[in-house]
Amino acid sequence: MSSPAALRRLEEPIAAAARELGADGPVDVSLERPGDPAHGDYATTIALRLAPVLRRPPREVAQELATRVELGGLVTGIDVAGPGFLNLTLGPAWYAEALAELLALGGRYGAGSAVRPERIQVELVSANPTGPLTVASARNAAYGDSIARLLEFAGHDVRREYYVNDTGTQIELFRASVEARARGEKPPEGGYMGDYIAALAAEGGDPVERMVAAIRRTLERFRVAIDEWVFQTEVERDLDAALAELDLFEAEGARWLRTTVWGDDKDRVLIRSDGRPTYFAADAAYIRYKFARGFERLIYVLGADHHGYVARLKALAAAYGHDPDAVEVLIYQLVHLTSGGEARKASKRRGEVVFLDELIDEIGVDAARWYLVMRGHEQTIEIDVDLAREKSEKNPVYYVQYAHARIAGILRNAAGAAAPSAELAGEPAPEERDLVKRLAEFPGIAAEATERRGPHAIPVYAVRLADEFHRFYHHHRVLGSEAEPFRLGLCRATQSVIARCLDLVGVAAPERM
RNA sequence: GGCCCCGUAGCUCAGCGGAUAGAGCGGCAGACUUCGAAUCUGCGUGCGGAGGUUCGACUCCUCCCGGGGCCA
Repeated sequence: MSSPAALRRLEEPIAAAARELGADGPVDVSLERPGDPAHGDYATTIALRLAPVLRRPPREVAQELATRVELGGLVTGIDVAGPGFLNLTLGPAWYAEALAELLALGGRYGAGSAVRPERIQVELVSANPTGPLTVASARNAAYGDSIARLLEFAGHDVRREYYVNDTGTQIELFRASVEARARGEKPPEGGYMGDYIAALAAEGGDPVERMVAAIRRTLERFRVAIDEWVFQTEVERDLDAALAELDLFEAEGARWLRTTVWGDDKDRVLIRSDGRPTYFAADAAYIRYKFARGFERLIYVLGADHHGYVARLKALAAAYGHDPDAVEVLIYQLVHLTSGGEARKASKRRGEVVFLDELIDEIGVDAARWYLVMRGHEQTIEIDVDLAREKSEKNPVYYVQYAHARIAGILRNAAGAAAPSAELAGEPAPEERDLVKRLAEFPGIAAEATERRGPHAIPVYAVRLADEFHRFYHHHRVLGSEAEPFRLGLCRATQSVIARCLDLVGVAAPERM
C-alpha cells in the first residue's frame, strides 16, 4: 500500500516478468525516480539485484525483462541502461490514470499504509509541572504529535498521553520555592526562581495544579491534543499490586529487579532500604497500567538525555510478561538555542528560559512546529531565536503555505469554469508530468516517514511539491486554457496533498495569506 | 572508562545500497499591463580520515580524529 495504484500498475507486470525468469517469492521492483531525465521517468534496479540469484549477467536479465514485460499504453519506452538499470518512459495515459486515482481518493490519498492496524499509545512531553513548557519540551511535543498523526493516518488507533510527575523531590522543591516567595523569602537551596514563581505565589492555591493547567493550555495552543493525563500519585496507588507481580530480590537492604537478564546494564532498585519506592518503581506500576488498558504498542518520546531508559523500560515490559519490542522508545536529540550567535542556557530554575509560549509569540505556531520537526530527530538542532523572530517570513513553511493559498485562489476564481478532471486534452507538458510524478511519491513518503518514525520527511517532501507547483504555475495558465479541466485537476490534487502534509506536522493550510 | 547521537556547500540541514550528491538561508545577475512576485530563472566540484564488504558506498562493518549528551 505504500505506492499508489498508478505505480503498482507498473511494478506488478515487471514483478510478473521477473518471476517468469525464475525469481521466487515476492519480488520488490520498487520504482525510483532517476535524477537524470535522460534515464526516463522511473527506473528499477530489479535486474541488478536479480542477477546474482539467477546467475546471469545483469544487463542480460534487464534485456530479457524489457522484452517480456507488458505495460500497454502506460509506457512508451522501456530501456536497459548502465550496468543493468531498467528505465521506463511514461505515456500520457499513465498521467491521466495517476491523477484520476488521486482525485478519486481526495484526502484519503496515501492513507492506510499500516499492514496490521494496532492500538498504539504515544506518551509525549511529560515534563515536570515545575514550570512552563520550554523549547526542549516543544521538540518533544512537535515530534511526538507528528508521530501520532502519521500513525493515525496509516490506520492505527492512537492515543496521546501525558504523564505528570506530581510528586517527588523536585515537586517538593517547587512548592517550597513558591511558598518562600509568597512569604517574601529567598527560595530554598537549588530552588526555582523566575517571574512565573512570583505569579504563582501571588495567585495562591496549589501551584502544581496551576502549572498543569498552564501546560495544558500551551499544548492546546500548540495543537497537541492530549487524550489522557495520568498522574504519578494515581499510578502509585497500585504500587503494591504492581510490585507483587514482579520477581524482586533483596540485596543491601533494598529490593531489586534483575533487569540485566533483559539487557539492562545493571539491576535496578525498586524499594530503597528505608522502604521508600524509587522513581523506577512508579515506572513499573505505570507500564503495567499502560498494558492493562489494552495497548499493543507503547511509544515513549524521550529526549537524548534519557537514552539510558530504553533498556530498563523494555526490561519492565518483559518482566510483566510482554514482548519487549512492544515498547518503543523514540529518542530525539536536544534543541540548542542561540541568540545572535551566543548560546542561551535553558535552565528552568534560574529563570533564563525560553518558554514554548514565548517562541509561539515570536514566530507563531506554524513556523515553530515546522522548524522543530523539519529536521531528523536524531539530529541536534539549533534555533537562532533572533533569526526566527526577525526573519520568520524566510521560513520555508510560508513557501508551502503560499502554494496552498495560491491554489485556493485559483480554485475560487474557477467557480463556474469546467470541473477538475483527469481527462487529458493532449500530451502533458513537462511541468505537468513532473507535478504528477511528485504527487505519486506521496503515499511512499508518508509510509516511510511512519515506519521510520521520521516525520521530517514530510516537510522535506512538501517543499519539493510546492516547488513543483510554483514552477508549473509560472509556465502554464490554468484558467481559460485548453487543458483547463486537467490543470484544475492538478491544482486540486496538489492542494489536497499539501494540506495533508501540513496537517501531518500540525501546521495550518490557509486559504488566504 | 562504558553507552547513545552527530561530522555532507560560507551557514542550517536533506539524502539510510544504485547512474552526474540536493534544498533553504546568505551572495551575485535577471523576470510582474498575465489565474496571488510570500513567486520564478541563472550562477556551487562539498560527503572528517584510513581500511574493509559489494558489480556499485554519503549510505553497511572496523579503527582513528573531532563535536554533543547520558551513566560511572
